[in-house]
Amino acid sequence: MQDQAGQRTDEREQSIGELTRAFGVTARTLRFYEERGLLRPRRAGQQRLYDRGDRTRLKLILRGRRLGFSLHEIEEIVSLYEAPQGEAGQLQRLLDRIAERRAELEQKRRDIAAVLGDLAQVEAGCLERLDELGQKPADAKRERRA
Amino acid sequence: MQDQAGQRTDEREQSIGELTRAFGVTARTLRFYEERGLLRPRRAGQQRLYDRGDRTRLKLILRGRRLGFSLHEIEEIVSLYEAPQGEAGQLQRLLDRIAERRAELEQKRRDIAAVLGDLAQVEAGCLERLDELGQKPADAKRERRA
DNA sequence: TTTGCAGTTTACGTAAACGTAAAGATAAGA
DNA sequence: TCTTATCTTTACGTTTACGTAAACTGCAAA
Repeated sequence: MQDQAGQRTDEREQSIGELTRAFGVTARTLRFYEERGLLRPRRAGQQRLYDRGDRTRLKLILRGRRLGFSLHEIEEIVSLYEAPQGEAGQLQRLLDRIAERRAELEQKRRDIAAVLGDLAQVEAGCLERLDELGQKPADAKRERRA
Repeated sequence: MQDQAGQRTDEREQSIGELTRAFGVTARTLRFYEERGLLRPRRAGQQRLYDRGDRTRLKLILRGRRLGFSLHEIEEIVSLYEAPQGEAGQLQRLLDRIAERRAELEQKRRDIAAVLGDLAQVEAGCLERLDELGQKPADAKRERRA
């Protein structure tokens, strides 16, 4: 697939505006992330140009954000990905930090399972009640005509 | 199991201090949640007394907090659990809101899976590198002597 | 040439979620 | 009775993660 510049989108550098539309964030947010050191787009004069690597980092950042990590934590997590290839002690500390993050994520996973379970219960109650009322639920999952 | 008052802990009412220790939150936080309408402990004079129901609600709140929901969202989610037993239209809207929340939670779940996968890769790289260095990793998961 | 859009920096504003300090009430133990 | 601990309310402060406005630049179409 080619874009208007004759290049594959994922290889082309993009302006800040394109990124805002692609990721649903504001330019302020992107500049703020840069200020915080989370992004380092190339510059063409004044203008920022985001390459594939920048977009990947942004994806990671937004992922962390959806999970409720602070930008500081996100910075730490993303920094794990760019391991400095250190010596044994460094690597060991890196492994420890990975273990910590993993523990947090697994806690979140348990929390999600619990909430999903609760919601399923409430939903079951609803459906039962609707059934008693002789109504058919317009479940978003089933087909629905306009 | 009986506590000092001769009652099972989960049936006894607890002071704010006990709750802070039990849940690892500050009294300020509990009062703030009350101010926001998320908790409604009984009063004995001035003092707050939290019963089993209050503790359950608090558990739900903290669960939502760990998942990165705002207090406003948490309020909405928790309110789903106390369904007002409404008529069909109400129930239908409730089902819709449940579906929305479920979608969010499933997104979070995908995000967690992705980050866990990334971490596993980084970890594998670390272990490999440590192996090259002829070191045995002190993995937190294995036994470890003092 | 002017208009207008997309970008830039600088800087103050804001909402959320508490922290923290002050000042007082109350109840239990020495 | 005095002290100490735990609780209360009131109120201002703080951090995070941006929002928003002002003022400027560069380019492209009309």
